[in-house]
Amino acid sequence: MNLYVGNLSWGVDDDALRNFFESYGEVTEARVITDRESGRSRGFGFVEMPEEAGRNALSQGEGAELDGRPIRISEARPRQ
DNA sequence: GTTGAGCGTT
Repeated sequence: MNLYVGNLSWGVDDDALRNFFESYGEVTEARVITDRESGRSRGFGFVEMPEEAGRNALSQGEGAELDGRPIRISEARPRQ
């Protein structure tokens, strides 16, 4: 299951994102989208995980706090 | 040393 994660703090990176979602199950891939030039976080990311873990994260992680911010979680739209 | 809705470099 592929998840969109928004409202991230600027300080959250791939590892922080992975760590957070691992509390809901196995994380296949966790990636914070960064600006190509500046390298700074764009404040959102994507997390890939098994089906059940994903449903878990969706229901329990939505609105949960990460680095002081309530994150948004929804199923990712297919990438073009 | 800045920002605040959004759907991504393979």
